Amino acid sequence: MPKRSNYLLPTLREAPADAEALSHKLMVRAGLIRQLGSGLYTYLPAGYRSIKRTEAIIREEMDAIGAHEMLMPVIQPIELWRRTGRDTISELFRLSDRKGAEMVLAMTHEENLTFHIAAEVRSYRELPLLLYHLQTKGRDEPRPRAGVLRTREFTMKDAYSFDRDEAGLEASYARNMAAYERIFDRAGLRWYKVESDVGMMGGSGAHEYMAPCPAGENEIALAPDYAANVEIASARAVRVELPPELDAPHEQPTPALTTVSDVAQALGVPTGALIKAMPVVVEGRGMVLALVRGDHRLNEIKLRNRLGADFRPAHREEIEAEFGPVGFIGPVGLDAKMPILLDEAIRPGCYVSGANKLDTHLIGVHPGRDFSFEPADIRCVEAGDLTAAGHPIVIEPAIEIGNIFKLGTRYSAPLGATFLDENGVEKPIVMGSYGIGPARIVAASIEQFADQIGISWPRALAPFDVHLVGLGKPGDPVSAAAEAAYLELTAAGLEVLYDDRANAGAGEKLTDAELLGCPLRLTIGKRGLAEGVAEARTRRDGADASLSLDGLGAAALARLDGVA
RNA sequence: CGGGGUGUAGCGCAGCCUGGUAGCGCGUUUCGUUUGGGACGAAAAGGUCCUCGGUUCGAAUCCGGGCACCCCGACCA
Repeated sequence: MPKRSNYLLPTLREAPADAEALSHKLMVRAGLIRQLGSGLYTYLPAGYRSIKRTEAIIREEMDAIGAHEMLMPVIQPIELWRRTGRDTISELFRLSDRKGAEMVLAMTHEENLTFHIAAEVRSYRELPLLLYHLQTKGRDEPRPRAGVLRTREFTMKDAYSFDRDEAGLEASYARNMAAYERIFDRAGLRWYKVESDVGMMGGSGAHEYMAPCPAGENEIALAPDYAANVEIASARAVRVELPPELDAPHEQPTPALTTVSDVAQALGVPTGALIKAMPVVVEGRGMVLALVRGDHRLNEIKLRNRLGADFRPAHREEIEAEFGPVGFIGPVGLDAKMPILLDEAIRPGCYVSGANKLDTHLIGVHPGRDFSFEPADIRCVEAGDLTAAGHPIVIEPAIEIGNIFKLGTRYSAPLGATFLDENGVEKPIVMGSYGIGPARIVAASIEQFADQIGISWPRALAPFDVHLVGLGKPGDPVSAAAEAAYLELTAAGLEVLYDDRANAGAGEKLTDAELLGCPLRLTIGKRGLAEGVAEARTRRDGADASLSLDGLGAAALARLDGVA
C-alpha cells in the first residue's frame, strides 16, 4: 500500500480554469486524472484504483449471470464495418496501415464478435451464448466534454448475447438487466432504468441506466410510476384554457407578430391555445406538416420514429411555395396537399393558427372540422405533465452509465451469423448488446456525493478504504506510531494510503484527505497518541471517533462497516 | 459544423488598448525557525510569451495565416 511521500498524487488547491463540471474539477484537483488532449485522459494511480474497483464489480456480476469474459482488438479492418453499413458513421476513427489498408478503431464490438460467432456457431445446440469484454473504444466525438464524462477514448464493458429466438433474447435481456441493477447498487449510485431510443444501433427495444447528476447531458422524465429518456417520453399534457368556439375560422390581423408568444399576447390567449406548424421534408416522400401546441416543443426523435424515416426542416423557399410567409403558416387548406400529423396534446377545441397570409392568423380553428389530420405523439414532455396514473412528471439531468439493446438480427443478418434449428432450418441468430462505462460510474459517483470540501466516495469505489494521516516528524514517537498503524491496517487487509510526508503541514494533509474523500480518515498525532488512540473521521457523515491503537485494524474495519 | 472565449513559469493570473531588456500569487529548491487545519523569515531556480509569417530600429503587445484547448448549440452506438 502506498506511502504518500513517493506516490504520484498531485493534488491542487485550485481547479484548472478549463474545468466546468464538478466531477471534472474534483478529479483533477484530487490528483486522479490529467488531460493529454481533447477528450483524452490519463488515469493517475489513485484514479485508476477507482476504475479497477468499478471494473471488478462489473466482472463479478457479469460472471455471476454466466457471462464469459474475452478480449477483442481495438484496431479492425474496415471491411466488417462496410458489411454492417456502419463504416459511414462520422464518429468512427479511421486509419490505414503501412500497406494502405483501411482500418478503424472500434467504437463497439458487434461486428468483431458476430464475425467469429458466424464462423464458429452452427447449431441451436451451441446457443445461447453470453460473452463480454472490457476494452478501449475509440470515438471521434464532435465535442468531448466534462472531463471523463464524454471522451474520445474510453473503456467500456460490452456484452453480447446470442439466442435462437426472441424468447431467448428476452431471457438474456432479463439476465443482463438483473446484473446491471446489482452493479449500480453495489457502486452506491442513485440510478434509474429508463426506456430509450434505439438510435443508430438499430434493433427492437432498449433501456438506458441513468445516474442523475448536474453534469448529465441527458434529461430523464421521472414520476413514481414512470421513467423515460425525454427523447421518447410520453405523458398527458397539462390542459390549457381555450378561446370560445366559433362556427368557422376567422381571419385576425397580426401585423409583424411571428412568434407564438407575440401572437398569444396580442390576442389575449395562452400560448397553448396556438397551433405551431412545422413543415418537414421526408427523404423521397415529400413534405409533412407536424403540428404541436404553441407551448410545446417538437420532439424530433419521436417524429422520426413516427415517420419511420429521417427528415429535415423545410427550407424557407419550400415553405413559401407551399404555405405562405414564414411566421404565418398554418394547417387550414393544406390537408389536401400533404399529410398532417397533429400532436395528441392538441385536444378538441378552437385554436389560433397561421392563416398562410402575411400579417394574418386564424382564430377559431377546429382540428378535424377545418382540416383533417392523423393523431400522433410527437412533442417533448414537460415538467408537470401527468403520467397515466396521474402523477406529475419531473425532469432531471442525468448521465448515461449503461445501456442495453435488443439488437435482433441487425448484425447477425449482414454478417451471416446463422444456425440450424431442430428441423434443419437455417435461421439468423437473435442478438442483444449490453454496455457499461466504468469511468462514467466513477464520475457520476463523484457528482452525486461530493460536497464543498471534496469527493466523498462510497467504499466500493474509493481508491483506498483508509487515508492514514501521520502528523509526526521523522524519528519522533508520533511518526513511529503512524508507521506501526500503517503496518497493522495493511496486515488487516485494508487498502490504505499513508500520508507520511515530512514536508507537509497538518492542515495540508487533512485538507488533502478530505479532497480525496476516502471513506475513513485516521489521524495519528500527539493528542491521540497520549491516549493511545487514532482519531477516526468518516467522510460521508463527518462523524468522529477514537480508535485504540491496540487492535486498530479490527477497529477500522468495524468503523468502515457502518459506511456506505 | 455554427456561435463565443482562451493560449505568458508546474498551477491560477496580470501585462497587450497606448511597441522599448517579462511580472504577481501559489507551488518548487536551499538554510533557519515552526509543527493539529495549506506557518514565518532569508536566499534561489524556473518562461522559444502556442506557432509561422508580416510591419517596425525594436513585437508578448500591431497585422495576417495556422494550431491547440474550453464553453454554448448541432451531433452523440
